[in-house]
Amino acid sequence: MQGSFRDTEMPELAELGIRRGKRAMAKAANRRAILDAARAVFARIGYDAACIRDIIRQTNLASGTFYNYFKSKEEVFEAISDDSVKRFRPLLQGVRENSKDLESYLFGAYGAYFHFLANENEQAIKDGAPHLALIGVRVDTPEMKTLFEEIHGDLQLVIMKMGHDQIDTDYLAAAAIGIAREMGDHMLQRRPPDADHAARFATQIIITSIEALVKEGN
Amino acid sequence: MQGSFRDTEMPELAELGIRRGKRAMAKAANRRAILDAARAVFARIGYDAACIRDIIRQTNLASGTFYNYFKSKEEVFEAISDDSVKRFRPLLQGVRENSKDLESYLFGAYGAYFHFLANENEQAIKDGAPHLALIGVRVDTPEMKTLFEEIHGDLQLVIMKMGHDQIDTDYLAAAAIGIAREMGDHMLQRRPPDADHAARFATQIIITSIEALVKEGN
Amino acid sequence: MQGSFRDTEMPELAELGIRRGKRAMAKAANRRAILDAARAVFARIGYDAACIRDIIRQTNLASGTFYNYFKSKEEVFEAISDDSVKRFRPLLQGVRENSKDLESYLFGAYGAYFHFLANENEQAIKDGAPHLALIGVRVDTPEMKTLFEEIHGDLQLVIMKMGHDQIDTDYLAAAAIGIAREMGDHMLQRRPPDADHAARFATQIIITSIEALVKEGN
Amino acid sequence: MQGSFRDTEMPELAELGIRRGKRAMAKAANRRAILDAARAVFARIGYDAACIRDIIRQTNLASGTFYNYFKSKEEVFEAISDDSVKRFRPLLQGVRENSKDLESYLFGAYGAYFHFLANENEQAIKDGAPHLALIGVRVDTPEMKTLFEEIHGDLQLVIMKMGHDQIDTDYLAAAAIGIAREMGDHMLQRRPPDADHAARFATQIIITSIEALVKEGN
DNA sequence: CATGAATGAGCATTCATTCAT
DNA sequence: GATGAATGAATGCTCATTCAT
Repeated sequence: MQGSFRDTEMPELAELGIRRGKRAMAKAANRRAILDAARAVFARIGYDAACIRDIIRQTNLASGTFYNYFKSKEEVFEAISDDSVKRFRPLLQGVRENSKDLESYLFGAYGAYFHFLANENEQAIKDGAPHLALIGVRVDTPEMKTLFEEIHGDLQLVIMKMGHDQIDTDYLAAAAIGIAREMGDHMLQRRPPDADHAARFATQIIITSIEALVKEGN
Repeated sequence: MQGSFRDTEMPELAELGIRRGKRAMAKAANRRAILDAARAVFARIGYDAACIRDIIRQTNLASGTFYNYFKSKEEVFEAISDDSVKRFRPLLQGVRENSKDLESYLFGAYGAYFHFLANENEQAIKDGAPHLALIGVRVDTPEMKTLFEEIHGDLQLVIMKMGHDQIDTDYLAAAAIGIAREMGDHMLQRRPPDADHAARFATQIIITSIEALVKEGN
Repeated sequence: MQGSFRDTEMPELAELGIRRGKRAMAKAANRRAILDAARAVFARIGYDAACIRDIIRQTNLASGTFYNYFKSKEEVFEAISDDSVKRFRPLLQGVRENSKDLESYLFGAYGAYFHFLANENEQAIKDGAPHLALIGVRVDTPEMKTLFEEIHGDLQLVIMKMGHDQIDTDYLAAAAIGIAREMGDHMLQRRPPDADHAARFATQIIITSIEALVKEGN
Repeated sequence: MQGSFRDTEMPELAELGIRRGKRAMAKAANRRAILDAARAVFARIGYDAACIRDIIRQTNLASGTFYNYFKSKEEVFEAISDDSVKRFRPLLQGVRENSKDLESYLFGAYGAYFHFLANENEQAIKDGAPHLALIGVRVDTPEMKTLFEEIHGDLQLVIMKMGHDQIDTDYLAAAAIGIAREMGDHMLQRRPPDADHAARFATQIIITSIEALVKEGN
């Protein structure tokens, strides 16, 4: 059962110095309760199998209350997804700014992703939830797509700067992302998830591939 | 409208020398009709949005008839998927038997996969069906998983034979498969899909990566 | 509780020499049950207050069954209304053909209408249903509108034949129909309803009005 | 957006010499805002389709506030209707007092009604609102019924004074009112509405009818 | 007295599934 | 074995109403 305002007065918020009326607090708590419930439900039975009632059932709220916060299952999903992307994008931005070369960019980006993935799914992993794949940054939301395009752009830029404009960067980016996705799944199965190792592994693949592709003139 | 026994007596089957009673033929034709309809519906509106009624509507059969052949939407889906896997596996087997080295195996396997993918989705591509991803070998059926394990096993075997037992073959296989999946999606967007180019590209990545990983001792 | 196939095998139909399978009979009986239930519900609580559930509750059928016959409340309503209009229109046609002059047409038409109204609402009157007005020919369906236009046309034609083209036939038809509507309501309150008297009364009004209007040049 | 106390302090009221506290003014303004909003909503989407939320949405007020003024949709509707009747009744009273004979009474009453109808629906007509019929005096509220009875009484009185007690005054009143209703609808469709012409037309019908009915002994 | 979030009953509608024909 | 109408559980969603603030 996800917490809602009914469960908790959330005094911590006040303690944190965040001042708002009870009303506003309740709203925030309820929204959070729905989001958490949705996340849990999606992780347990999958996005498609889940229905709105599954989500509110997981909550102390009434069915109608759902619609005070979201218009549809899609919308909660997007909220979760956006949330993930919103938190991930700055990480990627940091990586971008702090990388001197392709390798440090790749390692930074893969590392950020794998760590993020591990953290994001920590609870779900503990619960043995079988639908990890749907949670967090791993799905095809519009937001997600732009994130992918961002990475694609980064790769393209770096590679062109290196003067290797003959490389099929679209396929290369696809490969890089496919590696992240599939390896991410496998990493989440490991105890504990070895994000750094995975990042080094994936980076290695892309780096050496580029070198080879350059020589071959792909 | 997918053909059913009502539409056609399928004399071709008889002509092909396959002898069965009319009853048996009708059964086979109806099963096929349902499978074809399901494939079309899934491609058009997606697996999750599709309902059994959508499938039978696409058919000349009555709703009750569906249950003489499949118990659920899942089951049809598995049948389609199995079908794909059943047709793909021999190709992979052929590749396995005819490869002398890792490179030829990889190129063969990737090539087989990308070509298969292109053929499999040929009709759907023509129809502009937006849910290609769900068709054929691209989803996580149990059958699919065993296929992946098969590939994983192949890779592991070959790499161990090469004496590189220090490589994290699980991640390597994951990477190889991730590349196939993601590049497959992108390839299907190209007109025409360049399966051979994609195969060469993907093969290149894995081959050079292994060499590098060996040196690094991953 | 309106009869459905569950209640009755409707042997009468067979006795009437109408031969059909049980299935077809059930369909017909169910459709009738829904229509009857709807008519009763509309008469009792009014069209707008009524919901589909009210209708099926009045029936032995399951909720989903409603949708095998009608898509919406509107559709049942139209079916009822069309039914009334379909049965009334021939009466009007008969009147039209058998009238030698305006007076006989008006008396015939009003008489047909008032008698029809009384018969149509006989059951509802007995039940003391307060929403008679919604039943039968008294509401603004498309079908109803065309019926009114038919009457309007008749009046216009007759009046023009009489050479009184200076009369505002639109207002005259409106008046004639308003009289029918309002007097109809009042007639239904009388025990017994005096359709013939009402028809004579209404006819009188229109006839003398026309004469006066002609003189005045309206 | 209908004005509410939030929008305007309505200084005009004060200027008009009507003295009340701010509180009372706010109440009056809010009540008015709800009534205006309701009128607009009913005219736009019809009484039955409208829900309370539609009304308050049209307002700057909060949903709960509605219940400080009205208990239900029905109650607002009655308030609107009563309002119309309250404004119409004095007109009718004036007509009654100033009529010397039946004809002047009828012409006065019809004229008052048709003009009132046109004015009442002026805004709605401009807005192209499709549900004119529901606004103003045209519906069956209790208040409405008493108004009709008033008219019925007037007619009866006048006719009895004329010594024609053999006329079925109930039917005659019904006819007179039916004419008003139906012609009113048609008049509202005309551009511009010709209230005087309509009144003359309707009066003519009733006057001549009475003469004829007297002769016939109805 | 205004506010607006929470409530939960209630509705329309869909759909997998059954079963008499 | 095919049929397709009946079923009723389940779902998304709306909305009148309440009540703490």
